[in-house]
Amino acid sequence: MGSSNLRHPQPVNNKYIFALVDCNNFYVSCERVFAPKLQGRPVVVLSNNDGCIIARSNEAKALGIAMGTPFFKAARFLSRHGVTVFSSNYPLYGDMSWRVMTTIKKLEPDVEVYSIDEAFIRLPHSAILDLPEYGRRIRNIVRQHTGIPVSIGFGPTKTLAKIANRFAKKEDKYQGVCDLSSTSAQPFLGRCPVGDVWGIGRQSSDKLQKQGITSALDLLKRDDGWIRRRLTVRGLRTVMELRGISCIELEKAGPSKSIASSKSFGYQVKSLNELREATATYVTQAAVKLRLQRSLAGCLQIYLRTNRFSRTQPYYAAGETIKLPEATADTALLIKLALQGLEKIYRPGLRYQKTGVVLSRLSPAQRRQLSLFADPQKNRDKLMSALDLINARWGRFTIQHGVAGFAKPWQHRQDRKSPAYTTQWADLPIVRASGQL
DNA sequence: TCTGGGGTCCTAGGACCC
DNA sequence: TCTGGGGTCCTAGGACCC
Repeated sequence: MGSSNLRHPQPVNNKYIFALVDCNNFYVSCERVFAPKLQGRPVVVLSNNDGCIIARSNEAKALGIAMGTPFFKAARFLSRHGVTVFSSNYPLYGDMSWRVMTTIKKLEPDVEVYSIDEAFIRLPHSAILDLPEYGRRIRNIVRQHTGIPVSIGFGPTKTLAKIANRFAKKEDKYQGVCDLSSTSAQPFLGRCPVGDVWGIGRQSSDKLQKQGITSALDLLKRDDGWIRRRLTVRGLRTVMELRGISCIELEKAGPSKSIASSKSFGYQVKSLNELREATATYVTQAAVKLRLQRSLAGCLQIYLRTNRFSRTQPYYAAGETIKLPEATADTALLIKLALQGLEKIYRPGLRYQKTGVVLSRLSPAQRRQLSLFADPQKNRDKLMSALDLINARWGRFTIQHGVAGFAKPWQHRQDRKSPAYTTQWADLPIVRASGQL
């Protein structure tokens, strides 16, 4: 009884208004900053291995191109309609994101960077008289400083700010800013499909549709017990938020709780040796991130899978979880354990599509728990620092463990990648004066 | 031929203990 | 022949997010 009460969502407070700042078609917008002639033209950006379409300009959306469409299925359609296609360029998007977030943080103190292209802002209630005007101001400043267009939604809760943002983006009359904090949100919720609500995904949406719940407004009207039973506490939290009761606080970023690294191969890999190279490569990448956030890993998972869409061979997926005797950030040690795990789950004769590693049970590096018989770690720490320094300066595989391979033929190529305009000197864009100025 | 990658949180159920 | 019940901890898997 007591504990179930504790798990009931608790309203945080209603002293604040939340704003959600969301970059429009973010990856496409990043590409357009450096290719202005693509303004007003259809553009898409592909996922990591040129696999799926993960970002679309408005013009591409208007052509009916769906999010997540496999590229190979859409390639002909895209070229027929003159759609410009980019491989994803994460150094560029990461840097542009940093610029947008820095600009927002200069304007407001309470900012949560929620994802690469979204930030929540928390504003004291009634601190600002004209929210839409304030939203337009933020919009103009971000645009001017970074070249990225954003939309802004205001609401008394994060969930309502999300919905406000959805309208700001979808309906031209709002011109990128929509405020649900001072008016009744109900008419908007009636026009918002339940599956578009933040926290209601595919599964829940299907379940709710079958119960006749199609809009956010329908959901809001159901009683707490009914929702709790079907959607768990998280669903109930969402519904409270729709009702204007804030249950999800602003969160300042801390170190992450797990770090993953994985990628699909460029071709179907059969040999254990290539899998070992890939595994060692991904462990190396994860360990760099681990040290960057000054954490140690207490647990390592390695997994392996064949192509789940294959019609010629059965699907095989397996993983191995390894608890480390003592938390570590030592690449060599992590590689050694990962390769032991890999050999356990490797089955000869199969063609593999993907492998990956996850580091978890992370703890701060300053509070290292030494085991009684451990060797002194100091030299290993220094070695890792030197490694990171060299690779940061000269490129991420300048020095690496031999087992990670050198040619890495199994890696996927990305054929349509734009230059790293803002993070590599060699890729810096060149501007020429035209004389007509 | 070709279908992404990196995260978080919650729950059910098993293991274990008394 | 009889074979409890309740609490806690941990983990795998599911659902969701971008």
